[in-house]
Amino acid sequence: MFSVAPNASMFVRPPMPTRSAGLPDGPLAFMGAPMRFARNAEVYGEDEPAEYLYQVISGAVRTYRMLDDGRRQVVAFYLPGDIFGVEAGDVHLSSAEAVSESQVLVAKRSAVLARAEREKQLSRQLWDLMVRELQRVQQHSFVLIKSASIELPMSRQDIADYLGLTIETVSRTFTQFVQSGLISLETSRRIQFRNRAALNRLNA
Amino acid sequence: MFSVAPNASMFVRPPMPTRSAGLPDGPLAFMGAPMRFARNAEVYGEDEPAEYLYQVISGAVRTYRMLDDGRRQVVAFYLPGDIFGVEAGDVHLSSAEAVSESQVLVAKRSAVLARAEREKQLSRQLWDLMVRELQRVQQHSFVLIKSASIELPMSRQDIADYLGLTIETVSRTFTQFVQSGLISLETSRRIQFRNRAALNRLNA
DNA sequence: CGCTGAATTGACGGACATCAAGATGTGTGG
DNA sequence: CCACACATCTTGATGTCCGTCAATTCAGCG
Repeated sequence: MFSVAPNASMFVRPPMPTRSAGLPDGPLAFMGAPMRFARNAEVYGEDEPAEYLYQVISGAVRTYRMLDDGRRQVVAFYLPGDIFGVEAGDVHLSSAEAVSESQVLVAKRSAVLARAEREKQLSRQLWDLMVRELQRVQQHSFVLIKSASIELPMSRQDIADYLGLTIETVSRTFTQFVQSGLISLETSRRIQFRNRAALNRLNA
Repeated sequence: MFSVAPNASMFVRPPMPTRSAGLPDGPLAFMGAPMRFARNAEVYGEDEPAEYLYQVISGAVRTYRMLDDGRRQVVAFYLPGDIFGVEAGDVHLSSAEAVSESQVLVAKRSAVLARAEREKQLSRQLWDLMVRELQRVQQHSFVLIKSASIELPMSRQDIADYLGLTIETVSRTFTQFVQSGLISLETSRRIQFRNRAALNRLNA
């Protein structure tokens, strides 16, 4: 697992600070409508016109592309607070699906961009968003959270497609981690960190 | 080589149409000064403040990051006409070096962004640039050119670090291609395509 | 319960890394 | 122009990680 993707790990960003109502802050605030998506429901599809920007309120979203050989490449996971859909030109080059039951704020792209032309600050926020998206895709990794126990929203298959490995290899790696005392698994999705330092040394 | 990076190939974009003076078109036109860089010279370094935007006039540039385990990850190659440096926030998260003797147009980022605030068209161009950069990084691949013979500016080591393989594997793959009649090598850097259709079928 | 999808585990083969030795190319100084 | 030094590239032998195929086990749910 590490010789192929030695700097990719399977961790989660800290939860986003939310405003009172539960709606997240940021460039899309007040500009869109919240929508619900069931597990595995499509948010948008490859080759569809890119008319909206999206922000995860609750749950998790994955973007992915199908490779020529039929494999699925998961490009990124988005967690509450994260904005996605910026990566698109006129049409989406990837598809987006809810990993688990999710709530997503949907804002018209044209409206956001139009307002950005009037408001310098919003324009700057969008640019920063783009930069961060680029860096996220480049690094292809998550940031570690502080808590000792996390619940993964994604399946082994999602993780495998994200790392470009098979579900079996991912599973075996988890097993190894358990055996070497680095983590323990309450359920297959619920991870307890036992030795954070050693895990980080396997380069995050 | 294909099971690890089945959709990455080592090809080159078509040369950019240039204006009379040899200076390239685009959002950076007339906004910067041309500079020369020797082979392997650093254009900018990781962690340096990102004060400039760059456009390749001649030669080739690579961006890369050093991984925690000491390996080098080549993020992208840039050829004449390509603009790079947009991927940066306040500081560069990657380094850039000339692959071969290169001429690069260097423009102050602040000046470009300031002008973009006044000129809607330029702003739009920069946004598109960002989108394309994102998609390029995501796909991590080159576009095939039409000519039957090309000169690679980058070494086997560069290619290996781009694909995440070793120099030996890259070399062996070239050898296999030659033996199966897909290409022939005048020199190690000069490639002749013999069977374009078959090469494309190995999914580009 | 039993059904179904998800996850784990095992056996095996193949692709790629590592280590090592040569071959080829390229630049530099005599 | 040649000779030497050094970098780049190629080739071989061997081990290991990961993918494939297959069989169980586990977890959630009607």
